Amino acid sequence: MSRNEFICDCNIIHQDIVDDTLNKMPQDELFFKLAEFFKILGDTTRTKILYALDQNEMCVCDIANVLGMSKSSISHQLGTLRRSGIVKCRRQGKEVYYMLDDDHVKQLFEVGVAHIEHK
Amino acid sequence: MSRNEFICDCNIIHQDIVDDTLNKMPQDELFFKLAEFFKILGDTTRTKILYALDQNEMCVCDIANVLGMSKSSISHQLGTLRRSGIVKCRRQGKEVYYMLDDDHVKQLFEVGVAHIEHK
DNA sequence: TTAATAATTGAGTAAACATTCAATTGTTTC
DNA sequence: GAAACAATTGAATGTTTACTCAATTATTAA
Repeated sequence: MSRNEFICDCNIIHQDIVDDTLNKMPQDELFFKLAEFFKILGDTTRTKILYALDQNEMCVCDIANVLGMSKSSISHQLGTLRRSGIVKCRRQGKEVYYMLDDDHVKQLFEVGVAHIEHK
Repeated sequence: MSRNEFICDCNIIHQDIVDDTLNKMPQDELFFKLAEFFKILGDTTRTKILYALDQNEMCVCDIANVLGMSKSSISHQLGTLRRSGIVKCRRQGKEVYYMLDDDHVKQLFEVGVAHIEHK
């Protein structure tokens, strides 16, 4: 009994296409990482933070004021962005300054905007 | 009393930077749409579906077999992808064939993979 | 070393969402 | 028209997650 009969409540309709596609699929791990990366960009607050940091390096308080949100929620989000290697920071006295740490974010934004505008 | 005092539990540290950044920020709607688009890509099942459809146009059952998932969950996800204009479909007899409907997805995947590999 | 302030962190809460299950729709063929 | 089958849909469920609030850490200055 093939794997497919367990999974799908129908006969395979195009075994050749299914096999060909399966052969071309990368490992699960790649999809997992890819989705995780896009998930990070898939939040309004984080897109705003990233866009803002693309304009100016800023401390947490500055960012909170730009977005009109609490310092705490911004800090939580910056932690998420830092952990995924999209922003980095440096401490200077009492303040911590954040900046982009990923060349790809700008490109992704541009393609994303192109998608939005061409629909 | 300025807007900022309501929002942030600290004095603004760099009013000039905050103002400059605020001037450069696009409207909220853009960030909302951008985040919504990335959110669609931010799910392992959907990234797999999109990658698979980039290899071959397929019916729901084929996709379910490629991913090893139920027809129902795939159909739900295809609905999501269709509603956001990323895939389109055509019915042929009892089957419905899905295909990509967005030139940008491929580009985004490439940039995303580049991000993953260069970290 | 104490007060002040920027930032982080953890727990709690409400909202969003992916999948399952069951029922229904749409199409073909007998 | 009835049976068979691909696909869709809606409700229910469990998980994820963004933000709030309160407490804590880190740094500076008095």
